[in-house]
Amino acid sequence: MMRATDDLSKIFTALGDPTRRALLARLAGGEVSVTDLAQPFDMTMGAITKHLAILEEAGLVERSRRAQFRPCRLRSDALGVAEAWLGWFRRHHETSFDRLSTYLETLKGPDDV
Amino acid sequence: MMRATDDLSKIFTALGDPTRRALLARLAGGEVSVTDLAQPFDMTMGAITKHLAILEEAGLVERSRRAQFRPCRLRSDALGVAEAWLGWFRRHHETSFDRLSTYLETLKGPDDV
DNA sequence: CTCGTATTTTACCATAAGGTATTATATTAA
DNA sequence: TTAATATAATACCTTATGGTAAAATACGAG
Repeated sequence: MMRATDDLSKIFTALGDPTRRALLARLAGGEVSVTDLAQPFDMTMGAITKHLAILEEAGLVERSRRAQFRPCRLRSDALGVAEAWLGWFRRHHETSFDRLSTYLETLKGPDDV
Repeated sequence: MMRATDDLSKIFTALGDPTRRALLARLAGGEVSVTDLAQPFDMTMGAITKHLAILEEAGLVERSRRAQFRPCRLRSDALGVAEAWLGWFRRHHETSFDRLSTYLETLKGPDDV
């Protein structure tokens, strides 16, 4: 129907699959070829390629070429975007919470509940 | 094909939609009824109900009953799980990065590269 | 050029997601 | 009891996802 999918949505959606998170974890150790990445998983190379495409589209992974290999490496800045949103949200939430506390304090004032 | 979807996947997937993030942001301000939540969006109530179901299934939202309303409120602990994963990942990554730095230091030793 | 290895592409399938519109169910109000 | 409002459930549509299997491409080595 629609798919304008913004960056943040792409990032969170990419993180929403255990295989992809495992791939990322593997990549945290440094550059890895697609075959090596695929090796621990019980699925086709095609499936891994697709997962990598989603990670790449989300900016979480980038690929270069070295001979017949296309080594993948992590791009942690996209992860930073996700963290930043969660951080912003937490602050947002805590602020609201503070506002609520303040409000409740107000209610405790002079003579009302 | 299969949907064993673990908690973390549910949480990240739930966060991977802008409408749902907007709903959460709205809920950061406190309890809101479904109708009030839906009001700013150009979509059916049915659609909002579905989004809420996904948020609830991910543990990001919980609903109570008050008269004919079913007010929604945020459950921030699920968000904490997402933050925790990202934090763990960052540490994991930085550790690897440190290992890499150490390795590069080693190479700078006595007489190589 | 040919072979082998690495990776992508292309159908294809089943299911989930994001929607709509419509119907049903609760619960308050009159 | 009836009407009105708030929400959920159902049936349905379209597109995306996670997979597979098999064919196509890319590149290095003989």
